Amino acid sequence: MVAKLADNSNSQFSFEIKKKVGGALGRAGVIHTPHGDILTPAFMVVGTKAEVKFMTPEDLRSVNAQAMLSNGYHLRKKSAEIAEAGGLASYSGWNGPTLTDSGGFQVMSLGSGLGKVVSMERKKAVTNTAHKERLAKVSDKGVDFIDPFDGELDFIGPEESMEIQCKIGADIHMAFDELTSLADDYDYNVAALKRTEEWAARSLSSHLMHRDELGYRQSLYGVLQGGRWEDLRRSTARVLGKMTVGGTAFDGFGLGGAFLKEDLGEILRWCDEELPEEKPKHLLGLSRPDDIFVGTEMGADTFDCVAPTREARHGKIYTAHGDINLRKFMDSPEALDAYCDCPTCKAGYTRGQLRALWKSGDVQLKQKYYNLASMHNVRFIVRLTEQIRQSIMDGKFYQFRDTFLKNYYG
RNA sequence: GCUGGAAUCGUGUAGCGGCAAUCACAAGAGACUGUAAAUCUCUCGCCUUCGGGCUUCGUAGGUUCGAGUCCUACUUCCAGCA
Repeated sequence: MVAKLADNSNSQFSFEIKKKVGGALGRAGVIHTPHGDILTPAFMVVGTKAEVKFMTPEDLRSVNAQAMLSNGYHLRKKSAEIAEAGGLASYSGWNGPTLTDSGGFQVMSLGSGLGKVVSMERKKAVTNTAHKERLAKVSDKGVDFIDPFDGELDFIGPEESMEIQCKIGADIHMAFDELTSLADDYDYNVAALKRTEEWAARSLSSHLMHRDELGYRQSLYGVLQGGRWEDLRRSTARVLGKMTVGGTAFDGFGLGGAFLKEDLGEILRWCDEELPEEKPKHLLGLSRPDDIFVGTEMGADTFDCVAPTREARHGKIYTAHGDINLRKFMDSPEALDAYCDCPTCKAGYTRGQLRALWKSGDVQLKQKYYNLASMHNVRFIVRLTEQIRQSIMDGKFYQFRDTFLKNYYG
């Protein structure tokens, strides 16, 4: 049985715009959710399986994280258990605002397996693992998945995704979508987009049936795809922006896709010029500082990304003057980042000490490194969004952006 | 002193007649963006116009078309016996 919580009808989802960036689509605002407010722009940490790797809920609070994103596909087998615990916020111990992805990303990552963002200099697709066969196969009905860990077969369509997400019970859900890869051409994107729009309508109506099951109102974002083509991006923004089922529209929008880095700003502008201004928008899966600035300028309110934690585990440490690879700092007495206010830096860890922990053969020391490095990188990106918000409130977005990017990218 | 065994990239190793020579670690370079990712790719004797060239497996000889690989001597180390 699903545990029923007290009625929280007074803690509905809503979004307020507090201040706009002059001459652009960007804004600072507040998203109110049943589990708390999110001051935007905001970075949501990624805890795919209901926990951020090597960070406790206390760690998340200590770096001032505001929200956590988890994944419907990866949590699908635990959804009943999570519902039983009262939903993702209490199940995870985070007890704050949460968002779940639909599994749409896995249509690509387990399907074509190509990289998400590629720069002009490096158009070659990026894969980390050799893919011998596709683990996700798409049809108009939905997607057949082969679980990469246990090989089990699963079918997930929009209805299944909504049922799963509503059991998991995050504050915000994503409509089930198909993320195409950069290798897919225009014709394929036309077909995939038609499917994603049909899935959006099916998501919306299925969501209506389940969204109150845990005792608080769960929200749904429609997800925009359309690759790098202006006609597709603008038309899908108009379609999803106006889409209603039984008088209910999407509560916000997810901006999705795989991008050439150079095209990102323009694509987001096409989308945001067509979408209703008063709804919040989430830029899916990006968190490099330049991407956050572009996203904010073009109207994105929230972001999520695995990069801060994954790159931390891989030895990359973010600093105001660019990222460093810890490999190069054996015995270095330097601070990670001179003026950082994260728990790791405040505790006085040096680059050399962190490198030693990272390279240690002792599993516990290694895990200590993952924790310390993850906290640092997540704090770096969270702090960036806090500073961007402040700069918007102060009317100094562009000055702050230029100064930050000059320091960061040199 | 005698009897066995061993000497190969920074380290530990594979190799038992076709070898610039295995694997691991260390080291170096790169990647990572809604997490199949505490992961992946590349380099790792010297030189290179990236075709290749050169010198290598304790030392010195020898057998062989061809030798880390077989033989002889020497050197060093380890084990056992004295």
